[in-house]
This record gives sequence, C-alpha cells and structure tokens, in this order.
Amino acid sequence: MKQIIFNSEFFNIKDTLECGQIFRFTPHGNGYLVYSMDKCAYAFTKANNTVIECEDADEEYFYHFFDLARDYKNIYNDAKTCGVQILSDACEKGKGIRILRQNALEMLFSFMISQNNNIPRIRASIEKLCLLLGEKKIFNGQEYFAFPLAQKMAEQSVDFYRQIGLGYRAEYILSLAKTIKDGLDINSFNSLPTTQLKKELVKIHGVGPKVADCVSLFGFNRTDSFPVDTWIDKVYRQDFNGAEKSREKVSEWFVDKFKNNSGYFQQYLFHYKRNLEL
DNA sequence: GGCCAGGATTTAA
DNA sequence: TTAAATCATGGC
Repeated sequence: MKQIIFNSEFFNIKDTLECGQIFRFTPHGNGYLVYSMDKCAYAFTKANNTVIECEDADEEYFYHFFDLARDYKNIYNDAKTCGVQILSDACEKGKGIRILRQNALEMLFSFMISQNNNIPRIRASIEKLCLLLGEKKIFNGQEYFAFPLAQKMAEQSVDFYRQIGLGYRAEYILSLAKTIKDGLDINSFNSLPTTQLKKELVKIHGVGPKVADCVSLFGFNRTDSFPVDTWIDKVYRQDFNGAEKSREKVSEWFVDKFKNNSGYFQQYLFHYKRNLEL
C-alpha cells in the first residue's frame, strides 16, 4: 500500500466527492472508498491533510485522478475576486473541491444515465451495473466490482437494462455499448478542441448538450465547459438575473464569461446551490 | 398525487 | 430554428 498525503486546504474529500461529479464512492471508516474503472482507493482526512491510500501500482493513477499537480489556490483566488457575490460565497464554502480526472468512457455511460434523473438513483443504477457486469476485485481485503467493459455491456438485452431501472435510457446504454464494441474509441476525441469534442459527443444517440458538457469536463478535463442542469439554471436566473431561455446558450454565456475557469466555477456554484444554500 | 431529478429525442409549428 | 410532447422511475 502507498499513501499520498496532500494538504487539505484545497482538497476536501467530502466536498470533492459529493459535488456531483462522481457516482462511485462509499463512506468507509474515517473517509471514503473511491472507485474508478477497475481501481479503488481509500481517501480520508488526517489532521490538516487528505490521505489517499492505494495499491503501489496505482499511485500515479490516483495522483493524476485527484488532479494533485494543479494549484487550486489560483482558481479559488480568481473566483473570490471576480466580482460576483454568489461565486465569492460559493468558492469560500467549496474551496476544497477539485475536479477529478475521470475515465472518459465511464463518464459517458454514467452521465447518459444521469439525464432527467436524481443523484441517489443514478448512483444506485451504476452500482447495479458494476455488481452485475463488472469484474470482481479486492481492495485491502474488501470485495468490490469494477466498472463493466463495453464489450460485456454490449452482450446484454434492452430488457436487462430496463430491469435494472434505467427506464427509457436502457436503449441508449445498449446502443452506446455496441458502438464502442464495434470500434469507436472516444479517447481519440482528445486531440480535438473542446467545441469539436462536444460536436462528436452529441452525435452519440442519447447524448445532448448537457451530457456532452459533463463528459467534456469530467472525462476530458476541458475546464472551458459549463454544464447547465436544473440547479445551475436556477443559479443563472436567481443570482445572475439571466434572461436567456435555452440552456445551451446559458452554457455559452458562462463559458464566454469565465473562460478556462468555467468548469471549476460551475462546480463551486452547483455544490453551493444544491447542498448549502436554502 | 402532482412535481422534480446533473435531459434528450421526436414531432410540430 | 425554436416549442411542446413524450419518455421510466422513485422520492417527496
């Protein structure tokens, strides 16, 4: 086992996990077990540090996953001083939030499930997928299941996904799995600029602008993305006096305003609006 | 019991 | 090009 120890001023594990960017984590001991693809880490707070415990071979993976090479103080300062009251409040409450660098395909499947859905149910659905189709693994003597391979997902029927409770999203999931099995490599999109990347993602059946923004941000680390869901839509109307109707244009408006800080600021605001503000 | 949840597709205007 | 109607499901 390896331990990565990192000052917790700009790394709050609870806020980072609970701000809606990741669906696979469970409270454990003094912290959380965090899952990504077929890997697992134990994250907890100790004194003034956040500790990441993982297999020796996964140290580099999780260092990258938690975006530990980036200095979030600059991002926090930009949010604090940009002259927007709610953003100043939000970044203060969420200064320990980091944007995880998650696997693009896992994000694509996950956020395809997220549409018109709530976070607890999204998490339950993904957990079932892993339990039923994922490889069984062991971390620190404890059993868990990897995120399923697309090839395995492509072998199931639409009914299988409906019985898991995916509803009308079942056909989207199966269709995506088959497309991947047939050779689509979304990692190849990484060479595209963000606008083009989104255009490619939206071509996939069941992927609209909002899901494309989430995959772009959380799966490709394109921080010039600003996903607009119902909560952010509320922020836009209530706190920015927004008049634009279409969420796609709301997203463009924020990206134009916040540039490469868009994704970080969006997470501050989402977390604040959904979890903190009454 | 209608409304809401990290919306997208289809059809109509 | 934009506006409704429709789509499953569970929590409230």
